[in-house]
Amino acid sequence: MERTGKTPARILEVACQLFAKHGYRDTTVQQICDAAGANVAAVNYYYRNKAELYLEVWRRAAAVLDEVHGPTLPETDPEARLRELVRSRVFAIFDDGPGGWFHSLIQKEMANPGDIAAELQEEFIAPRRRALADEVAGLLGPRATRMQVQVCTLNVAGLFVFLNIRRARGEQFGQDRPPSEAEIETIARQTADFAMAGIREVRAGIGR
Amino acid sequence: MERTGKTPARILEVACQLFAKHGYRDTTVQQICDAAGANVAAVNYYYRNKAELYLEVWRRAAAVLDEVHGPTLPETDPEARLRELVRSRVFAIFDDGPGGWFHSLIQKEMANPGDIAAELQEEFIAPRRRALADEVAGLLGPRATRMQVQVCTLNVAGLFVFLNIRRARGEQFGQDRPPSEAEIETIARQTADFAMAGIREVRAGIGR
DNA sequence: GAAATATTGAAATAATCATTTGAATTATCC
DNA sequence: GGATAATTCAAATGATTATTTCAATATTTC
Repeated sequence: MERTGKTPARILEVACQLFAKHGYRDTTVQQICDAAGANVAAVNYYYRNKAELYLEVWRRAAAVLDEVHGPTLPETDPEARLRELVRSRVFAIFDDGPGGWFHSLIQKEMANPGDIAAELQEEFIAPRRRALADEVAGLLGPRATRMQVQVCTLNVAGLFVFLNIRRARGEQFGQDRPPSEAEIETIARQTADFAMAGIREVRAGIGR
Repeated sequence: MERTGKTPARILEVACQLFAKHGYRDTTVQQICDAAGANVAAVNYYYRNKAELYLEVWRRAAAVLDEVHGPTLPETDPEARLRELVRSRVFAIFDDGPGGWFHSLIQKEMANPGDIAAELQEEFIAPRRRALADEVAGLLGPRATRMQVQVCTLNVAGLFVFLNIRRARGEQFGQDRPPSEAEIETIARQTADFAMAGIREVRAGIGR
């Protein structure tokens, strides 16, 4: 029975956490309202229905995303930008704090397309993919084919998926405790190394 | 109204396709029975319930998997083995034929853990992950930490995820038609290049 | 071919959830 | 402080879907 804040705010708050943790289908409005200390009818009263609440969660995710990961990519060389991009996503995945939920949300939605309306998928997810694709395209150079860019982009995007999944399951990474800040840094660097080396190799193979 | 084969076989056949295509939750026994030309009661009659049918599908998947991808890794150098592993998975992802369903099944399950009992996740998925981890560990050499091996393994496994997802959605890869055999070969090689380069880079960074 | 058994079918039941309803309560405004 | 509007609540409704039931039909066995 959380009793801080107005009811609609509490509901949205809790909905972000639960949708991110279990996905749309596996989160009931009952659970949300219980956790928010509200009556079931409140969801419909304030948000019309479950689907609209879910969209509201996405709108908040987009806002957080813009704020946290928006314009911060350094304008230096492309490699530094990609490394920073990888690093920031890895850290976001391991973020326990109040800003840590939306990466899980995105991952859940990627895996279960259809939970969210197509136009909002277009609105929220596609721009991120395009941004990544642009970075990758820049690194592959002008002679890369569209297919090469696409596959390479998918490869880079894939690097985060299992980090996210295993993180969400609370699994450890070969240890008996959650990774420390320094270890997350190591994971981030290792993943960035992996990505950059892969891209370079693909670039080297373009002529062939 | 398929009428070839016995009812339980037809049901299992259809269940493999539908579970792989839509996942456990989004496949109804009604759909399965309709597609199999059987009565709803047949699922419960032959397989006890939906969950058991799902497990049966997994048992078949494991059998197919063992048969197709089991002992065929060449005993040559580690790099060739990993390349062959990547190649065979990429081809499996693009396989339209009757053997093409189980990769989608695995992906659906990875994304929605909980559809399948934990012990069977252990039975079916973990061995594959371990096999991949062993290959990666071999390539990283004896000085790699457990965490390095794990993260690297996740990275390699991640390479397949979006290929799988976008493939499942029927999206094209920067073209206006499905990829040809030769193009799949290109995708496979590019992905293998990416993986190997990433692993080498991580290995090179171990001393640091 | 008759009895026993297995399979199929249509309809009933049960469980889970989202959504609605309308009364009860609380807050706001004049 | 009384009228009005907003909010909360418990219970009802409706929709979906897995599961059960039991009678009808087919198959096997002797």
